Amino acid sequence: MKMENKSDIIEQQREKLLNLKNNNVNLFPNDFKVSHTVKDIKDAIKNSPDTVKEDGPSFVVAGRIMAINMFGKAAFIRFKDRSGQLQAYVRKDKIGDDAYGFFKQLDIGDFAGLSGTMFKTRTGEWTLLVYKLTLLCKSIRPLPEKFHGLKDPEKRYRQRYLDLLMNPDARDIFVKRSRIIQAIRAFFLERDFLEVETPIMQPIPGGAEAKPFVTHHNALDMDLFLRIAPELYLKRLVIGGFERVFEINRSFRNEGISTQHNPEFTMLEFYQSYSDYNDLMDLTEEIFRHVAKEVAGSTSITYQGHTIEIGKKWQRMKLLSALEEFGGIDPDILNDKEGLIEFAASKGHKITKTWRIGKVITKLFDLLVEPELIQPTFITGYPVEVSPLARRNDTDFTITDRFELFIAGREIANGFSELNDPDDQRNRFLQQVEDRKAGDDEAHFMDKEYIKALEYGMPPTAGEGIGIDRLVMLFTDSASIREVILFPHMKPSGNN
RNA sequence: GGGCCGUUAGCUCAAUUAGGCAGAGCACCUGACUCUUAAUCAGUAGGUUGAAGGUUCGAUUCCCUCACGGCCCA
Repeated sequence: MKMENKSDIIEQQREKLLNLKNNNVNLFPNDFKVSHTVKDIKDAIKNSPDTVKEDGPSFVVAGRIMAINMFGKAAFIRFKDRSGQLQAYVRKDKIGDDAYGFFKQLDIGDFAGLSGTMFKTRTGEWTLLVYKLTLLCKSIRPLPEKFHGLKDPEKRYRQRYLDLLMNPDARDIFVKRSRIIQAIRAFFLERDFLEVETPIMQPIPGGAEAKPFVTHHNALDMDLFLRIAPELYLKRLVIGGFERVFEINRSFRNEGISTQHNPEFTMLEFYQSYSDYNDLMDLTEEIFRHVAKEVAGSTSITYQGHTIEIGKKWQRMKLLSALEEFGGIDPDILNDKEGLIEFAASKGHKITKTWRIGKVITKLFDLLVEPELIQPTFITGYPVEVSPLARRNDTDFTITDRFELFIAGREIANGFSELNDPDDQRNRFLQQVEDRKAGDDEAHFMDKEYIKALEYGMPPTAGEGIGIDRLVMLFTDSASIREVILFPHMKPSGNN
C-alpha cells in the first residue's frame, strides 16, 4: 500500500525541483529585496510618456507567477503581488542563454524576483522588460485552472489560500472586512472610547443566552468556559472608571452551524456611561452610516436583491406592535400565553409550554416578524424575562429599556440601558437559575462576583453588541457567513 | 435533527436517459514559435468515478450503509 496517492504532476514538479537543486540553485532564498510593488510601478509610470523604454528607470519587484505564454525564445508572464498583477516580458537575448534555460524550468505558481524596465506592448499594455530573474520559491503542487479558478465551496473553505489566490471576489471580501473593522475602531477611538481585551476563558460564562464550550485548566484542575459574550467583564471596567469601552471580540457558542452561525464569531461590544438605549440607537445609525461611507461609498447598499437604505432615519417599533402589524396577532391574546401558543401552532410552529410568556412572545417574534424586517428597524420593549441584564422600563415594569436591530430579516445588534441595581440583578439571576433548573440550558448562571461589583456602583450606562460577521455579510452582499470568515469551521475531511 | 442535491483526471465540467471499453478544455510532459494576454499549432501522458457492501455475466450508472459538502426547514 502506498503512503500517499501522488499524482504524476506532483512527481514531475518534484523532479524539476531536484534538478534545479542539483544544479546548485537555491530553491528557497531569503535575501531578495524589492524596490517597488506592482502598484508602485503602475503609479510611477502612470504619467510617463510612451517613450519609456529600455533606458528608463528600473524596478525590482517580486511575486507569484500566475501565467506563462511561451514563444520559444521569449515569453510573457503574468505575476501577482499583494498590490496587484503585472505582465512581464522575458527575452532570451535580454537575460542571456543560461538564464533563459533556467527560466524555462520555472512553473506557474513559483515565486520570482524580477528586475527590469517598463515599456508598452503593441496592444498598449504596460509591461516589465526583464533583464534579471531570480527564483524565490519553487512550488510543487499546481494551481487551480486559470480561467474557471476554484469553485468547489468545500475546497474554497478548506484551502482558503487557493480561494484567495484564484478568486478576486473572495479576496475583496476580506479586504473589505478589514476596512470595516478599521472604520469601526476609528469611529470609537474618535469618540474617546478605550479599546480593551477581556478574558476569553471564563469561570462563569455570562452576557448572553447560549450554550458555552467547556475547556479544562490542568494546573488548577478546574473547568473553564469559552466566553459567549464579554459583557460582564466590560461592565466591570465601567465600574472601574472606564466610562467608555469597547472590545472587538471573538466569542463562542456551542450551537448549530448554518449560513448564519459559526461556532466562533466576531462581535463588537461597547459601553457608554451617562447614556441610555435611545442614545445608542442614534449612535448605531451613526456607526452604520460611517461604515457605509468608508467602505461602500454610499448609504444605499444592495443585499441579496434588496436595496437597503442606511441613510434614511431608521424605524423604531415596539415588540408588541410589531407582532400585531407583521405577525397578524390579535392584541387581545398578547398577554395570554395559552392563546399565543395556540396561535403559533396554527401557523405550524411548536412552542415549548414551560416557557414564561416573555420567551413565548420573543419566539413568536423570531418566527413571524424577524424575516419581514428588511429595512433597518429597531425593535424595543423586550420582556424582562428574556433580558436579565437590562434595566427595567420606568413606566412598564414588565419590559426593559432594550432594543434589537434587524436588517435584511436578521438580528444585527442588541443593546440596552444597563441594569445597575444590584438587588434587581441578583433577583434576575435567581430567576435565571430557576429557568435553568426547569430545563432551559441557555439560562444565565448566578454570578456573585458580578453582583459584588455592581454593589460598588455602576454609573448609568448603556451598552450594545453588534455582530461583525453579519455586518460584513451585509456590506459584501454575502449569503453565507462562511464567505466572510477566513477559515470557517469544517468537519475534518477524513483525507488526512 | 429532517428534506432535497452533490462528490468523476491537479482544476472546471461531460458521460447516468434504458447498466455495456470513462471523455473534453485548461494545467502537466515532448516539439514548433521574439508582442501574447483563456496565446496558437502538433503529439504524449494522466482515472480504485468520495468509502465500504449488495444486485448483475458486467455498475460512474440500480439498491443499502457511511463520510464530507451545498441549499432549505427545525
